[in-house]
Amino acid sequence: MIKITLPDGTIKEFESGVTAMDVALSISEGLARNVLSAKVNGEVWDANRTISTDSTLSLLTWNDDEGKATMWHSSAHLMAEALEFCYPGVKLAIGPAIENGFYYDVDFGKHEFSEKDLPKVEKKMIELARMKLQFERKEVSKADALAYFNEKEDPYKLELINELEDGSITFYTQGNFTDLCRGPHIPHTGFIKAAKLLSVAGAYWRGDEKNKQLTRIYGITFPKNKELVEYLERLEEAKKRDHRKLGKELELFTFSQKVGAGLPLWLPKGTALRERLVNFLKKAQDESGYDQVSTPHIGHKDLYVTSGHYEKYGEDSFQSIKTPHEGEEFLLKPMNCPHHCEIYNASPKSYKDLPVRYAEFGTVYRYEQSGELHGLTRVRGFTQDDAHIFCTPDQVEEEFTNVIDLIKYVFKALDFPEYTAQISLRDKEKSDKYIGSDENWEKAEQAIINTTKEAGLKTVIEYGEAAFYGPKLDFMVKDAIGRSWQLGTIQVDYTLPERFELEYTGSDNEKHRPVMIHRAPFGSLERFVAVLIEHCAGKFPLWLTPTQVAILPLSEKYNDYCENLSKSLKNYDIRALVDDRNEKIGKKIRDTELNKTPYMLIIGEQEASDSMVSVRKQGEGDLGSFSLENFAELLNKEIEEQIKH
RNA sequence: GCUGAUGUAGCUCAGGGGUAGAGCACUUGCUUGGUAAGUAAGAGGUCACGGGUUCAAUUCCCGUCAUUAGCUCCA
Repeated sequence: MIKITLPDGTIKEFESGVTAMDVALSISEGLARNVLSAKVNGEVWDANRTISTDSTLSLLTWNDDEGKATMWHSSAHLMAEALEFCYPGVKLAIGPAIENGFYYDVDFGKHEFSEKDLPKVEKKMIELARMKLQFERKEVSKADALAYFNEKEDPYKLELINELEDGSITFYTQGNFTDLCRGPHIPHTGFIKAAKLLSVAGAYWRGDEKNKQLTRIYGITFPKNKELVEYLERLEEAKKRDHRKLGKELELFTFSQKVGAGLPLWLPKGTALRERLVNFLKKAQDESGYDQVSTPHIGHKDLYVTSGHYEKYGEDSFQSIKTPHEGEEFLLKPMNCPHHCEIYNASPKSYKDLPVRYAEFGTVYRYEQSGELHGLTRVRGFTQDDAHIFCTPDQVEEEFTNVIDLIKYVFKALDFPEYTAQISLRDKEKSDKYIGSDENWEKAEQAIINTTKEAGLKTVIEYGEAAFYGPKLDFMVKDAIGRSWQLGTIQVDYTLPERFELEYTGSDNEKHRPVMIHRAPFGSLERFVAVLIEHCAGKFPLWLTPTQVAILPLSEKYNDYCENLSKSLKNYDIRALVDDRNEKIGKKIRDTELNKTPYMLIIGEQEASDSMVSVRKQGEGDLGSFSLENFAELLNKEIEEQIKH
């Protein structure tokens, strides 16, 4: 008999050779129907693999990420089986589960596989799934494994097997399909009730463009058809919210081939929105003791040689601009920090001056590969809401804490209630990727870990994700449809102060080196606006939206009256527009609803004679009659609520 | 940067070796209205750009640029 410890701490005794599925059955049949795999002593196993020693066991279902991964990995095998059936002779490379579904990289040889072929494969998958084919695990010797795939003439699997150690190789078989696989898998294909193949893309074998390009097929499966339908609806929703589409519709920004790829052009409405974001943050920063500074768009090459950026990124940057006669080299500014270091250096500093906080909405230019450009989220010229705090080592934690508070405030005002903090530390194995002393790295990493803990943030630690000059804390926000975006960032830096020989005089009358904190709550205005558009589906918070109120006269007779209303609203700091087109009221309302203006005032004979306004709220409908004063108060209250600390 | 797809009116898209098409938007006329599309007429295009094939190219071929889905990258 062996002892099985369940997650709730209960210990049950079973005969040696019991499976997780048996354990599930002993609890309830309903549970057993949902078990996809199981975690045995911390390792994910097949639910029907035998257990022969005392073990801890937790059963994994669709509700567990690992359960989902098992299901999707098995789905990749199912797709592979379907592909072999539809396209005999295809060569399979790798087929893992990913965050949302799975893919398989396939070599179709001469056949051109396109999206049009997906439904056929999908159909076959469902057909195979219904057969409830068992996944069978088998340990094979390296020689047998090689022989099997030699027979199949699959160079990819052979390459993989050659790198494996004899004795650690397993095959999984379901139906007529056998694959090299570590596992685990779901008990049988019948757990897969719904499948959708989503897209086809090129991918290089082992991600190396020198290798052969394979066809990657992405798909997703679910244990219930309803969940597939919901998933597809979510995809639709994401499409509807795409900031590139909404940005065009709402006239926020555009791009021009003539201006250049990845260089956004902000239209008047978008610019106004940007300005409001900038002013909002400036005000908050002003209250937190920041000083605004302003620096040029180019800087001498030596500046970036000093900072280390040139060495790191020189070749993959826009190339230098030269003066016509002297041949002096300048670079487009890729970062604001070196400039700010020189501002610090402009005058001697005492410990009494610290911390100094230089803030700048600084536009920077970075070369991004053409294939990386994407709407406003990945561009070649963008404006950071940058600031650099220079402080004594003792002040780091407090300053860090203050920055966290500022970022929390920003997220609140922009209605991002859900976010986590990702602590990015260096990968100690790869010290050549980083500059600066071990000791400083250690100090900086500790400071970040301590303050985040104290701030009570939900955190994850990622090794190897640090910037080359220091560790960082990134804020990952969840948007309204559950997607994660990296926005704000705080980075501790002991390196640049050294490179720029920054100093302050301490109370001991000795020279000391300050610590630098880089931080940007939005990250970049471009990216932030993109995320915000997708988060709120173009319905911006009232304080931010381009037009807050649309005034809709019932006929031309009331145009003048409406113009006066608009002016009065301006006195209440409310942005209003009059729709004086020669259209019926129904049309004006429809158009205003569609362009997402939050409030409408409908003005006709009745309103003009009673000096009232008839209010309609976007997406909600008629709110009834208000005096203009009360209406303005209603709006200003809503705004105040949104941006209060 | 690499691979595939795409590029036609301001927008969304149809078309196709020989006068270029729709809906919306726009302009004008009629209509002066009560909470999601009133009506008629009109204007609008070097069919991304450059080469080639052809009697003839917006259509077929090649290249460039851009967009896009991925891959690789990201201070």
